[in-house]
Amino acid sequence: MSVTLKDVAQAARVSVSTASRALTGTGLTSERTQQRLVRIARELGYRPNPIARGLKTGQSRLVALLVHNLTNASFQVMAEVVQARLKTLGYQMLLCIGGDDPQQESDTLTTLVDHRIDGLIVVPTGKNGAQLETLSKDVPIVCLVRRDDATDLETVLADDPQGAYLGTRHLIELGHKRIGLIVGRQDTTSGRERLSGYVRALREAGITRDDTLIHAGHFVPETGATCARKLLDLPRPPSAIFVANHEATLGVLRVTAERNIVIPDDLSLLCYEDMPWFEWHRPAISIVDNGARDLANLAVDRLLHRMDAKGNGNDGVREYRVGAKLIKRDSCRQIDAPPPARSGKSKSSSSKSSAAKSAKV
Amino acid sequence: MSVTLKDVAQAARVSVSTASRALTGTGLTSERTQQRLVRIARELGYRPNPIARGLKTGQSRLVALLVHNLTNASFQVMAEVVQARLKTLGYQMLLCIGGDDPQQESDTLTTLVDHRIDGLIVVPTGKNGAQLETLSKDVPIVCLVRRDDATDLETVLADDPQGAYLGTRHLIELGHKRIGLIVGRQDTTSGRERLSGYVRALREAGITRDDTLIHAGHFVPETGATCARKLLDLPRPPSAIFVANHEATLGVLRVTAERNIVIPDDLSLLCYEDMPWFEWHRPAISIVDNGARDLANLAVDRLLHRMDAKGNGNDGVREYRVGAKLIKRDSCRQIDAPPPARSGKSKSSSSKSSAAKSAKV
DNA sequence: AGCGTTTCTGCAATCGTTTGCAGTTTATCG
DNA sequence: CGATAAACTGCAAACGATTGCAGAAACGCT
Repeated sequence: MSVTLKDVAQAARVSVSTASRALTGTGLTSERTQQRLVRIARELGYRPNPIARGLKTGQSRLVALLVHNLTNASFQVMAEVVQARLKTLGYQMLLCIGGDDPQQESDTLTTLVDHRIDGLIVVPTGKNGAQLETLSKDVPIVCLVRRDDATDLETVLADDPQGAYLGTRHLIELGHKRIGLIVGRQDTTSGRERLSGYVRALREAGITRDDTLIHAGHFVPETGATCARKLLDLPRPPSAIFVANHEATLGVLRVTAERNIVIPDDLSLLCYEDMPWFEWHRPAISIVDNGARDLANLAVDRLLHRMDAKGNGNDGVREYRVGAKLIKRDSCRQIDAPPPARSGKSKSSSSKSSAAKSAKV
Repeated sequence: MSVTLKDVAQAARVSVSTASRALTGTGLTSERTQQRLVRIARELGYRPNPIARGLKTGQSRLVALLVHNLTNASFQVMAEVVQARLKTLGYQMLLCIGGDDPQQESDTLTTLVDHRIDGLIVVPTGKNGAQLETLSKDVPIVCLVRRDDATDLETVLADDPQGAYLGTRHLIELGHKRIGLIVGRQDTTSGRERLSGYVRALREAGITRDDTLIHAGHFVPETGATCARKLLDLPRPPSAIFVANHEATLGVLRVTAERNIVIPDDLSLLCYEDMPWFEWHRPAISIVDNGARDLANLAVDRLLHRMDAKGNGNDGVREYRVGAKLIKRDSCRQIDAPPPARSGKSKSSSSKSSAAKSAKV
């Protein structure tokens, strides 16, 4: 069907081995035959068969990325970054979706190594440490975003303690004293670390921690809604909510919408991780950016390093941190300022309607 | 490193061929040895090497999905659906991102067939018809969402004429007479078809088509912004905009926000294809749902059918259509109703603020 | 028991590459 | 020119599975 090395060799009247050496450029052939073979191969449209090559070399030119889903904007950009980087190096990306489910993760991992992937970037569930550890003997692995505590695999993490600290401090600087926190499960690194950053900022500002303001939960929008309700039903509800669990954001917004709570007038809202629409939402939503793009790039760097180093790319470093940064938009307001007059509407919405009128002609 | 068939055969004191036959279940071995081998293989933790197998059989158990990006919500759910379906059948999905760029598409296609993928679902750019046609001789291909007019490949399409018709009719029924349309490039099927559905609805309602209300452009948010400005700057701007180009939505929203245009009071907005946040946006955005999930499922069905049929899965059908449906939310208003009083604010926002007050306590 | 079937098993070739080894050519230099 | 080293080339064996073919074993039947 397709042109094989043998065809090329025959056309050039040399042996298959010579052809192989010439085309892979191992430098063991004379300049002349080398060039001749390259030319002939091109003319014939020869493309090496990665499967056959893989069988011999044990490599597949396939690198897998295993994430939880594609709904999460961070995972999207990571996937795009990883794919783009790998492509330029002649690798294909095998994108797998594990759904944050240990069983699925485990299954996927085994089929991946069956396929003799050359490398793996994984956002671990944290429940398959032993398996990961074993696999890492066969194939370079880099963990991304989450640490699997049962392993000492190289891991590229967002600086969640810092990010949560930054976000909380921002709210405190705006005058907020009661800050609700909705955070991820406490059996994940990010969940714990974001909580700790929040606590540190509070402590630093001399605000005593109030556990009724802190809610941890699963990574689904429903959690956000439930937590938001609990927070808002408090006898003394918070003046700001820090949604440090990306998936919960939609749930929180639903609840504020249901209750006709105006952001930021009635409640300041700060979220973690960007979504493309946050910028267009009204009010535009302020966030702590975890640096997804940087994380992905670094993970690829580290993986490539390990793949080159053939097993001992161990530089001693176990953990890389990518800095978070605060992006201020319009969903957090200064609390010291007098609340907007109830009757006259807030500044933004009144200007809104007048401008709208003119736009209508 | 890992357990090979030879190891199993040795352990069972049979030849490799017997072992192979027993484990692949070709039925040419005695019941007893078969079971014995299966047991031994399990004990040894034997996992067949897909690469070696692939070399011999020409199959890879890899199916590729080539989409333009992962930002588009439709592509996300398609990727998730395809991945999930394939996994249960023992295939791995190779997700590729072509960026709607013919060059990238072409490159990706060649490396994919190099890897001897068993099947391909592709959202074609429309510029590589010849190549696709050629490849389809080697590997089953199903086109998704877009048709490549240069081929007669089996194609699974959204029913765009119907979707656009439905959406436009909805706006007409609400009393809109001047309906702006922002639609995709006219060299794509969906671009043309959505335009035609819009036109049909107009004609059916006896509204004469006004070409100043129709804008076609590339699939990026900037296009949406540009088109929205042009529409709103018209001497007689439209009372509703139908954004039939998914990527343009954010741009349109930006412009309405910039100009403080209140939706739906000042302008009704109807979009094409859902995004998870449309439901939470205020106002919640009404859409025409193209049925991404169904599309993906059907594409997988057709692909599997072709893969089974080994080359002649040609049932004569070239084109499958998946129905669109209208999802009404809050971004389109009845135009016959008197516009809300300018001073007193709209119903929704006044109730909003009072409820907010009580929520604050 | 003898013969023909049927059922099972093993040998060996094959898929398309890479690569160690040995053999052959070419270059180098006295 | 001839010896020696250097550079190149080809043979053949891998890699780990599948599969056609032929031989061996088991079975049924007269």
